[in-house]
Amino acid sequence: MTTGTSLKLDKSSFMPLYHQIEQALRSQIEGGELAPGQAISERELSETLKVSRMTARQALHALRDEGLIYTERGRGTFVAEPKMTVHTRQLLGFSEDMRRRGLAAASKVLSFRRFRPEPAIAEKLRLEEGEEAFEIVRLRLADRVPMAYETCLLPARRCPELKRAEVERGSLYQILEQVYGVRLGQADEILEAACATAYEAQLLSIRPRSPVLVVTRRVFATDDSVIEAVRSVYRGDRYQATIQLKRR
Amino acid sequence: MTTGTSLKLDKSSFMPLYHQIEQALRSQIEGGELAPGQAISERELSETLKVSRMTARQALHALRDEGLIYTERGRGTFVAEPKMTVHTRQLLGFSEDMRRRGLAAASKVLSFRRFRPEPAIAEKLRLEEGEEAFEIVRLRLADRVPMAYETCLLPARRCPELKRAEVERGSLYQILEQVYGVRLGQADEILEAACATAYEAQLLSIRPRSPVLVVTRRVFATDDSVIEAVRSVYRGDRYQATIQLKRR
DNA sequence: GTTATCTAGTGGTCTAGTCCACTGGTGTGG
DNA sequence: CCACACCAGTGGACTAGACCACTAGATAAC
Repeated sequence: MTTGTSLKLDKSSFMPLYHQIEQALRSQIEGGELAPGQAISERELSETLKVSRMTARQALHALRDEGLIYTERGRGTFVAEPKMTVHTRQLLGFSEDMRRRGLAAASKVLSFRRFRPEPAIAEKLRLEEGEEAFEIVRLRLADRVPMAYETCLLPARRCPELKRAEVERGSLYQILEQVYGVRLGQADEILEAACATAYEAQLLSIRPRSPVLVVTRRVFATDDSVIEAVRSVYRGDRYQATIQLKRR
Repeated sequence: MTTGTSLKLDKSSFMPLYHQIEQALRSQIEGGELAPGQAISERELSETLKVSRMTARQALHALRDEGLIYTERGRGTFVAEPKMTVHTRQLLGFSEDMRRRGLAAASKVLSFRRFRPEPAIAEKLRLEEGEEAFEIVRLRLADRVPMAYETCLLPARRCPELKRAEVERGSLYQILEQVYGVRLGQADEILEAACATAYEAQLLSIRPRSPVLVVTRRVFATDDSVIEAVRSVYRGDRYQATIQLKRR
């Protein structure tokens, strides 16, 4: 194993060591410098890089969780055969999702409003009595072709000054993070198959009753507060969701 | 925080300490003894249970990865509000998936054969020249109603004596694990929306061209070998997939 | 030639810390 | 009253091991 010899760590960097190792190994694997089946020993990595074994291990476990490597007790750690991990579903905005698929993303804001929501929505967003929310309806395009129709709800308290122009200009998640200091944590999604309504079909340029993948998502901040509830209707002929399953 | 006081560890058990802690905390959270917002400090857990902080931490991180708790640097670790984690997609057989949804699973084997597959399938299963595979076609029922139509392919080398009667009697994953010593590792899935063909619709007791959720899965062992490739067609009106997204 | 035993190397689990960045509450000074 | 400094407590990152279970290859015995 010659991994460590071409791997440089910057111990003064703000980026944690395990993260640097993880990123470097990921690059080597994706760039083909580390081939499937090749061994990456915790102990050797630790010795070569002059880090503790636990630090090396933390990096390797992150890669294992992505499916890039696999570990076998008593045998070692090895680079896995390529899989569909590049598209594995993550908490990404639409633009980034498309970028990873090699598609050019664009969006059209169909409507934007701030309003006092009905109880069901208020509960979904965990709003207090009298709190307001934003509703943003968008048509999502990829390579200039409609891809999804999306209705997004946000608690107004988390982004009180949100403007339609901002949303039209850039990624909502970036605005939340960079302008409003929101820390995105995780999200839950439900995926189901349905038939496009006439309205959805028209927007998506598909025939009425075409199959669509309906994705209902709720996004949480690192403090467990609800940041967003969104319903996306993706064209069945253009969109697939890829996920990775663990055994437990 | 009174978590540790009602939590017993068996240090002579074969089950690792961190796993025992994880399980006990999960029970307490799911049983309501630990309420949303309640704090669970690494240091206090470590002191109370007389384990190292890293051990306590490992348990807490597992729960965090499931979304049961959330951690905030400088503030602490807290029980999260309930989410849809109970149904979060995992590498489970059909029976277990249905059990978790509170449904009674059953299956009908429609066909069972051992055969020499064409190149595309051989490649998908990573078969050597001349190797054989099993093909199992099943109708999956939940509470006696059709739920999914499934075509499963397996490398014969991993379960050479597999019999139709075995598959009819029990879970394939259990057979692989308990009879053939296979260690299931992880799986990749693609989920997409489609319209049921006439044949599928008939089997599933739905109208032709009804929406179906098509799930294409490839299962890997812990040594990264392909164990199974399976295509499942789920009724769109009865089946949803729930997943959890991480930020990265 | 086959089987059993030994050994070196592996990952898994765990200990016992240390130091750093962050948070929120409290106290002090303007 | 407000702003700033301090402090105690938090999780995050990291060190430097130790011991255990498992694997595969080499060696010895039959």
